[in-house]
Amino acid sequence: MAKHHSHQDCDVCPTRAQNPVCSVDGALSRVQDVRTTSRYSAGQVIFYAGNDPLGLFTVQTGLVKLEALSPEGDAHTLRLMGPGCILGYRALFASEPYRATAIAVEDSQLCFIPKTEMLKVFEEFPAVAMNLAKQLSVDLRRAEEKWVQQIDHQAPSRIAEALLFLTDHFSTQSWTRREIAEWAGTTPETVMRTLSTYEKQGLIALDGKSIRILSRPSLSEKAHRT
Amino acid sequence: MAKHHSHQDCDVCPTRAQNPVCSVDGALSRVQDVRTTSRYSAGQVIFYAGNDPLGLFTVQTGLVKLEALSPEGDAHTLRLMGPGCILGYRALFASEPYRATAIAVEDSQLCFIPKTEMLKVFEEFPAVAMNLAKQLSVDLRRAEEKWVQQIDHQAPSRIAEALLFLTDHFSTQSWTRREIAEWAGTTPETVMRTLSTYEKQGLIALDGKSIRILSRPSLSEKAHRT
DNA sequence: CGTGTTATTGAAGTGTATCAAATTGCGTGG
DNA sequence: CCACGCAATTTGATACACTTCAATAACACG
Repeated sequence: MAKHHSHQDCDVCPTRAQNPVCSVDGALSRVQDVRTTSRYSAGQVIFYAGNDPLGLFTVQTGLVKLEALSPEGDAHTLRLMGPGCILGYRALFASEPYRATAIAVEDSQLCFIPKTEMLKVFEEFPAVAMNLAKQLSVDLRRAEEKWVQQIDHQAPSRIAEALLFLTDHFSTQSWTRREIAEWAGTTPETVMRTLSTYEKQGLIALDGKSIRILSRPSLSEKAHRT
Repeated sequence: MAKHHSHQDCDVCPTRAQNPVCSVDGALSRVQDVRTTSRYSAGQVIFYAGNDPLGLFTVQTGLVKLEALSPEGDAHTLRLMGPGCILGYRALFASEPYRATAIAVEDSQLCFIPKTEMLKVFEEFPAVAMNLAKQLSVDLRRAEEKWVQQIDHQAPSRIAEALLFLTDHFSTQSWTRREIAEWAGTTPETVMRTLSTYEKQGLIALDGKSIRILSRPSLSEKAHRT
C-alpha cells in the first residue's frame, strides 16, 4: 500500500555506475526525465506473471525476487536482484508477457522507465541493448546450470550451494528455510534436516533462525559432490 | 573426419529468411564473404564446453544439440537447433567460454562467421544484436520453465511433454529412449517404462524403436498434470 | 496477548534411480 | 551377404532419497 512515486536526481543514485543502462555514456541524461522512483515494502508485488511488460525497473536499494508459482501453489525463485540490477528485460526483448512475478524480498526502492522510452534508448544507444544482452546471456547460463544441478545433485548438495550463493551475493539478508528451499528446488523440511546435519558436522552454526557459515570450503565441497 | 569447408552462395541458402542475422537488411551482404560452410556427420562435435567462442554458427540443414556433461558422465540436452537456428551467441555475448558441447544429432551443414566479424556486424546493424537478444530471452524463458517443470512434474509428465516438444519441433527425427531421457531429465529406463504405460493406455504406438503419437490431447493432458 | 508464521523432528509412503539380464536391432568388416 | 559385435530396447527386483503429512515448540506481529 505504501507505494510512493517521486522524481529524484540520478546524480545521487548509488547504482548508477554498475547499471547496464545508466552506465552508458549519454543514456543517463536521455533517461533522466522519463524515469520514476517507486518504493515497495517487503512482500509487495512489483509485477505479476501473465501481464504485459510496462517497461524496465532498476533496483536502487533493497532486494527483489522473480518467482514462478506452480499450479499446485508452491513457489520457485528464479532470480534474485539486488541494487544495480535490472528487472523486466526478458519480457521486453521477447515481446512476451511476464512469465514470473516480481516481489520485494525486503523494503526496496526501484527506478522505472516506460517501455516506449526504452525502445527509443535502444535505438539511440545500442550499447545499452548490448549490455542487457550480456546480462541475458549470464542469466541463461545460470538457468541452464540450475536445471542440470537439479538433476545431478541431491538435495543436500543443492542446499549447500544455495547457502554459498545466497550469502555470497546477498549477505545482509537473513534467509528462511522456505526461501532457501524455493531457491534450491526442494522443501523447507528437507532444508531443515540438511541444516541440522551440517550443524552436527560443524559446517554451520544455527542460532534460532540465523545461519552462520563456519567452513565455506567444506560447504563448497558438499556443493560439488553429487 | 569428413569435415569439408567451402564457400557457397547465400542466395540459395534455405534458411536465409528466418535467420536472426541474415534476415536483417544489409547484414547478409556484409557477411557474405567472411562466412564458411562446414559439414558434420551425426555424432561429430562442433565445439567443446570450456573452449573460447570462435564465432557464430548457423544450422543450414540437419540438427544440432547443446549438451552438458555431468562429472559422473551423464549427458543433458540443453537446447536443440534445427535449420535457421544460430549457435554460439550466448558465449559470445557473455564473453564466456562455451558452457556446453555442440554435437550434430544428424548429418548437418553449418555456416560459420568469425567472432571479430560478428562484433563489427553488431555495430553496423544493431538490429542483428536485437534479434539475438530476443532469441536469448526466449531461451531464458524455456530454461527457467524447464527447471520449474523438473521440480513440479514427475517423470511421466515430463516425458509426455518431451514427446510433444520433440515431435512438434523436429518431426523428422526418430528419437531414442536415451535422447528423450536426456531432454526430459530422467533415465532411459524410466522413459521406457513410461512409454510402455502410455502404449497400454493407447496414447502412443510403439513399433520397434519408432514412436507414433495416437492422441496428442491425452498426452498434453498428461504433460500438464503433476 | 492471541494468532499466524517459522522452526523442528518424526513416521510413513512412493517415485525413480540403479543394477542386472535377456532380447532385439543395426552397422561394419570380413 | 552374412556374421559378428555393440548399442538400444525391454522388463524385473531392489534400494533409498525425498516428499508428504502431522504435531509440537518457538517466535514475531499488530
